[in-house]
Amino acid sequence: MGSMDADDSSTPSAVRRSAVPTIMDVAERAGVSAMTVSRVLNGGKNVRPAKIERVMEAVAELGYRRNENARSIRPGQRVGLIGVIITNVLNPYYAEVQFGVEEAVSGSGARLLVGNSGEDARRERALVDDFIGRHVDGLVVVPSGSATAGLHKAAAAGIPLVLASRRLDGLQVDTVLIDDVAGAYEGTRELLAEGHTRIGYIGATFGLFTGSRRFEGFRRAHDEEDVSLDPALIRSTPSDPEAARRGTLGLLRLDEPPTAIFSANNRSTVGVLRALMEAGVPPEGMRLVAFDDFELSNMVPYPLSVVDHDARELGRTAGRMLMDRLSGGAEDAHGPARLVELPTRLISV
Amino acid sequence: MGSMDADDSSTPSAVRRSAVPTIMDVAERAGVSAMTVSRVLNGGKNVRPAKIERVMEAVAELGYRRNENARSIRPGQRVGLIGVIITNVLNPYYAEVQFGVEEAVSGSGARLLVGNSGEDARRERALVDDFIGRHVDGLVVVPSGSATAGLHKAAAAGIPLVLASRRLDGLQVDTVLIDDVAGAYEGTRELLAEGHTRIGYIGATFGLFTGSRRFEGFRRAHDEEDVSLDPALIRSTPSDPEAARRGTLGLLRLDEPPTAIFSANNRSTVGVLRALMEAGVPPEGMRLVAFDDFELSNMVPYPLSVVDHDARELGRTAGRMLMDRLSGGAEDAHGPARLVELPTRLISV
DNA sequence: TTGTACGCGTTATCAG
DNA sequence: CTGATAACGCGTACAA
Repeated sequence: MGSMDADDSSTPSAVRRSAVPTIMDVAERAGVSAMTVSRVLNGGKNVRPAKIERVMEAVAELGYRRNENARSIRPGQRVGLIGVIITNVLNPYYAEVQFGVEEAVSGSGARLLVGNSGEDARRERALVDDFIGRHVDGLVVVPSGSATAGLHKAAAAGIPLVLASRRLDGLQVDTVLIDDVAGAYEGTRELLAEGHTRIGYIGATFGLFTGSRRFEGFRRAHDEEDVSLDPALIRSTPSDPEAARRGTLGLLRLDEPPTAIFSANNRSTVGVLRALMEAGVPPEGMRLVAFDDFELSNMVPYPLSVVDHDARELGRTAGRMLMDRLSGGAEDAHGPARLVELPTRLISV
Repeated sequence: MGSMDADDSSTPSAVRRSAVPTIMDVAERAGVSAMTVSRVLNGGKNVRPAKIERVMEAVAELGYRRNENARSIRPGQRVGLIGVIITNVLNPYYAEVQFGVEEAVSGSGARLLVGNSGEDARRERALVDDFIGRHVDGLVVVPSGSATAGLHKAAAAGIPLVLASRRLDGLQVDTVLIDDVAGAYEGTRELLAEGHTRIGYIGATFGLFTGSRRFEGFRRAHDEEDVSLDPALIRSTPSDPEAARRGTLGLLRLDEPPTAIFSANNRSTVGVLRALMEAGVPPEGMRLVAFDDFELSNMVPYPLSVVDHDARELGRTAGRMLMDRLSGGAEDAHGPARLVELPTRLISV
């Protein structure tokens, strides 16, 4: 516990070597007041050029850096921190989102505080709480599951909040989505147009926001073509490769297996492909449509169409919406919630 | 379900003052001093149980959260922030590293401040500077290029620093590496054992730390088998798919093309595969060894061995080394730099 | 143009 | 066991 360094206890501000330099150290070295140093650091307005020079020298010599934390406790000051809560950075989709947010906000010097919720509402809440405690300027969240108390509190606390990829009922905040419904609809329609009537579905069908939306597009396309959905072909699986793999194997074991499979997300697609390889399904034996593009998708030995979209742009948009709230005056900051839906693009075989 | 309870029926202070509650607000509401509240929040040692109760109630009612920034300006207090600087989170390898660090440090409540340097030393330095200004408790950095002044300053400022994936000459700090040399050596040896004597190399051969190490393993295996390296087969390319693709096409156009290709990292591998598909090389037309495993590697239509390793464990180890420095007494914190090299595992065809 | 006084939210110290 | 006091590093308001 008491592992204090060898340090004199009450030295006002006389000589403190090993510690990080403060604004006072710079002031003393430059022969000015702390206030003048502060002014220089904030643009040097109304400071004599000669003193600016002296201050800058002292800053360089001491390697002084403003203490952002001390700075942020003053009223009206921003921390320059954006909290980003994604479900799992190991999923390339969310890595793209994180990167996009950083692209959007780093221009104004803001940094990212990142946390993975792992689809766990409890962990998400802990992260939100923690981020609020660090007084982040704003939050970009891919909400896990349904509306959490944590997010409500954040919104109530007046912290600008942008939801990415998923919307939450009962939480009126800026939201950026992929147009899941239209994307799934188009992909499914292509299969139907080719004459497929028994199309397997692998992925979430409810619960998960994007899953239910994508299933909705899948269903709508069937409805429109008057093709009935065979429940045996719908494998409602969690978004992980293993579940998708098992679901796909189940489909292949059916008396009347599907002639095509719609995979609802990039995790499912990995599982679908593993199952097909494992079962030795020949290239002409299965037609595929996958939501979410992935590297090497053109290496897949089956005829594959991809519902592509720009996850990075999703993150960028979320970041921009946040910066809008922050830069705008107090009026803008409390404007009505906006909803942006980014388009998908069908990349056919 | 349809929770419209976002209003202020339960939080009267939210109506009067939209500002976040402070420790004083809690103190007043609980009828105690700010000091007692602070004590309760830090473990409740030496506080009468009845008061603990009252304080906790007030905290809950007000939705109070300690201001971590204000807290951190007190001497001897940790911020609970670990700065992580990777080159590019879009590369799954670094996403794994980031995730691993989070796994290792989140147990003690620390959060991640993340920045992508994009292999740009200037940007890396800006991030380091910024993170130091935020008084992070420690840094995990995948250094881009050679030793930057920023990192030296961080080390000098006494901020625990762990390098991940790459070492830096002249910077004696804790470092975690993949055993690149041994991994590349083993992979190459497998090819040589199969009788391949003309093996193409795609990836960095110098400059990039991991690249030069992997090339070293590649070279060493050749030396040992007395197989000479044909310079025409060595394509020193930056670590991106496009460069690797062009390099591979160049190899294929040779009068005497290689019978096998060693790809030095996951980015290169993508380019190699694209080139092979594009050039219509048949499955039996090329033998491959790829450093870094990737999803769907078993879907590759060419005989492929993979030099696998655990990037997540790399991140975890880096995070743990950092926590060691932080938790250890002042003696431990200044102990000699440690070097850990994680093993690779050859996954053969 | 420059400096002084004060307060931001929290906690160590020390007196009671 | 509890609370008053004084910092921590910085920036606003005001004074000079």
